[in-house]
Amino acid sequence: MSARKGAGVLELAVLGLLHESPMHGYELRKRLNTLLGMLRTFSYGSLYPCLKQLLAEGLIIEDSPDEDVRTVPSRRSKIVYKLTAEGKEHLQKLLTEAGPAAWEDEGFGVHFAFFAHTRADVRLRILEGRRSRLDERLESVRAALARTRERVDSYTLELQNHGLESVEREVRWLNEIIGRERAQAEQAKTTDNPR
Amino acid sequence: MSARKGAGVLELAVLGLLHESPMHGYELRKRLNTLLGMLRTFSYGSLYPCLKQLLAEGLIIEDSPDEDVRTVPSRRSKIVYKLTAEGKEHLQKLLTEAGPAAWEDEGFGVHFAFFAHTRADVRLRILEGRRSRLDERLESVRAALARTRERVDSYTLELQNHGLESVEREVRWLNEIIGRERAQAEQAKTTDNPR
DNA sequence: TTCGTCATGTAATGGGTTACATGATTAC
DNA sequence: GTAATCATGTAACCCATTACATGACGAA
Repeated sequence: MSARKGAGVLELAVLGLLHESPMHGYELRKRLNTLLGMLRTFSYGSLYPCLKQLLAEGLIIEDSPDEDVRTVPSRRSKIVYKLTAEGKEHLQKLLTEAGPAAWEDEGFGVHFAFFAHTRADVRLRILEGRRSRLDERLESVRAALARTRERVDSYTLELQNHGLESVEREVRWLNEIIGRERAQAEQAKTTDNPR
Repeated sequence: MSARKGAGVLELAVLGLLHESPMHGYELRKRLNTLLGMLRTFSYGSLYPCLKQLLAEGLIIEDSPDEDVRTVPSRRSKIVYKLTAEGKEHLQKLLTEAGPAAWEDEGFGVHFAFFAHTRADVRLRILEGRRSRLDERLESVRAALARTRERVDSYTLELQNHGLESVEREVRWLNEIIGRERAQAEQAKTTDNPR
């Protein structure tokens, strides 16, 4: 029933970037790593096999690299990829799924990075999913911390606190964004239907 | 030449926890996951094989689980592990290595968690190693950001900024700790050699 | 007696990195 | 002409997760 298992994150990132503009692997990797900034990096060892697979699935194709008039013809070292129609469709489908894959640690960053191409309601559900995921974690860690209180040395405590504060900070960040999204949705509604 | 490749992080964490007190696997996993708080979790599927390996290497042994006087003898379902002499020695060695393994993303948290058992000079070198690692990353991401400026949509920008700020925050945290460590070292020196 | 949780383990799988191999293009 | 970097790819390995299988023990 379910389509494929494939390399979730990387797949989405590649399709998303190729949607913005066709590119070859080497360039793709750089854009990938700056796009995700501090979140993740990918090596060629995972990128090229992924491209190969997407190609085999017909989601991308080689785009003849723009054979400039005065360059020697039939030279080919760069392989520029672009999305096929099915690729675009598949990307849209991925960007519409607002499930755990979109808000768990591995996937959230990439999904967020392509929010500009994501429907407003889906954005909101992903943001809320992420927030409640983090809330859960905070609660369980706080509970564990309360049980262990005073039985850990100061370094361990410091580490746990720092971790806690990092997550709290992400939750505040999410709250800000969620607020903005809602305001925007509200405004869109009244614009659609004035008075 | 080199000893083993083994599961760096998990190995250190297990040895460290068992050093504090003997435990069985199930309990170990819970302690592990609260110790590392928001950093990481481990599943049984990695813990038990790790214990098996440490056992085979003679770094830990089964500790007869405290055969209480009035409990039925020769019952055994829990397997309590404790460090051997070689285990303690190996742990000390791990806690003295102030290399990349100690300050890269994967290892830093665990090393920090056991700082109470780490020599002051090693602590300082790890903290500084981590800090310069993060500085490098900040610089390269900022450079990439400057090159791409204005060519990314607001969501991507927001994500990159959040990531940047997270790392900057960790650097400030490190600076605080490094400051305290240095002050402490200074004080220890003057206490050793007053006037 | 049955249900939840404690407790131990393994096999299949997964997603990724490292190290390597290779060659084209550019700048000096 | 040679070094750096651009560019593509593969094979071996690594570390961990998932799903599963098993069973003891306490409480309802």
